[in-house]
Amino acid sequence: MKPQAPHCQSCQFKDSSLFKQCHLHELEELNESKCFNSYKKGQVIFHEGNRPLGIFCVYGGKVKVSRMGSDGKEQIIRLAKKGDTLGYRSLIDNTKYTASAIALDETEVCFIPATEFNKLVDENVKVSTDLMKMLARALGDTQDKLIHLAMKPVRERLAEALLLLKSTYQEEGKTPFSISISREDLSSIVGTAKETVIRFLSEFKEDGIITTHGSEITILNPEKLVKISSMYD
Amino acid sequence: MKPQAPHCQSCQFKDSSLFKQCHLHELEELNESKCFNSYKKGQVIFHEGNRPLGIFCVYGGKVKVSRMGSDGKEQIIRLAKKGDTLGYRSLIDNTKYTASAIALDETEVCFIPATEFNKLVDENVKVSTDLMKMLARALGDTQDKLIHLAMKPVRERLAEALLLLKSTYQEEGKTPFSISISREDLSSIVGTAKETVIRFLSEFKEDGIITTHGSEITILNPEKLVKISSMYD
DNA sequence: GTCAAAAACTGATAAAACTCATATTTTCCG
DNA sequence: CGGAAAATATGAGTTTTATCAGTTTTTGAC
Repeated sequence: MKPQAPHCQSCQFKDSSLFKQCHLHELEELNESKCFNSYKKGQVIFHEGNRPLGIFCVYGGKVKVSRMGSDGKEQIIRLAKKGDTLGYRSLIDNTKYTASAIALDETEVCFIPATEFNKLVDENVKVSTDLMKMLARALGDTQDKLIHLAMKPVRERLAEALLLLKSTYQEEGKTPFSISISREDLSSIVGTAKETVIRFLSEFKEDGIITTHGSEITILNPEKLVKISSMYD
Repeated sequence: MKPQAPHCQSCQFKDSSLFKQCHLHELEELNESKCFNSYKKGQVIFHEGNRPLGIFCVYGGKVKVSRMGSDGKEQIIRLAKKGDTLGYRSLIDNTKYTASAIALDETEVCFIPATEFNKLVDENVKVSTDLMKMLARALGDTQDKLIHLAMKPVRERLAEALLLLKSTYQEEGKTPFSISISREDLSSIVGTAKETVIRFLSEFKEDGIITTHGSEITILNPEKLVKISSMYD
């Protein structure tokens, strides 16, 4: 069964997205201009260096936004989940994408063309205000990441990354939290080498904080992760 | 002689600041609500953890925006110069300051109260659009910093930091570029230890890329710094 | 200029993290 | 279900960077 494109007016993120303050007729127009797409694990939603043609609303799945170094090393800047908006920074700044968005799972995304997006932002002050707040929040988050990368050792950053995955992707009530993620991707979040991540994960396993089955990591004791991650805060 | 508070309508940054698209009557109002202040080297303009009460427009001098770790280590997030705007992120996001702004030099700053700032943003779409672009640019810059911190070794980041200082603070035509900056501050930009910075600076000196007299660093060969900083781009 | 404090510098050593090599397990395709 | 490919896991050795201790130079007040 193919995933169906939802109508914007009945989208489950209608009241929590960037467009939560839109009028019905705006949602109607949005719906007509949008374009629904599915991506398999590993597929590229947009690519570093390309010109943005619109924004993306994640309808389902998991997305990493990351930048590739010339040595093939990747750094993940952001993790996105259903309900999140992607690619708006480049569009507003009128620059090429500085990072790529890649599906981590089977992912569904609505594309909204730049013209429609700009029109909405121009015409509805509430949308532009929300967008501004979104940018401000994203800036704060990125500054936090920068600080932590500069000041915390790998062990603490790894604990933090696991908590980020949990807070981002845990479905309500589903405890304990489990996620399937490659050690490579995890190391690209933390900003370290794959082997280093594996070593600290082993340590966390010995301490009963997590268990793993293949690439699946289950967080048994999030409180301990909080303690580790904020050891020197 | 005390520095004089400039009138907003004749401010030298009238046409390049966030308020470049304001009407005369808006500048008039801005001028009446603003508050001019001077800060000596080391003085705090706003402090991490406090609630923002407005925004700051740098009229002259140099400012570092930085965050303090519990271990006393500092990370500099941003360098500001005359014409720059400070403290807007927290105000928009409605959060406490997550970093402090500290004068690196004798610095003059105009404070604009939140009520006045919000009024302007609400009433003038051009101001809010410019503000949005400013946020988008700041987000892009911070993402760049994050990537470089994660992927480049100290030597390259130091070269980059020196180029940042040059591009930020070089007065037109004044070559070669010189700046007085403590090794401590420089290490807080790079995200490394003071001694490590000193060692690489010594190396740069041996290679004839820079010279130093006390805390004054003169960049003799910026091209070489560019090469070093982008060694693996 | 003089002197004390602060900052820059240097060296030795230690710690953290990376790389490379290799073994083991998991995944998944036929 | 079997087997190859991919990913996880572990070990050894190296590099990078941090820390600590000490010396020299610079700075700024008197």
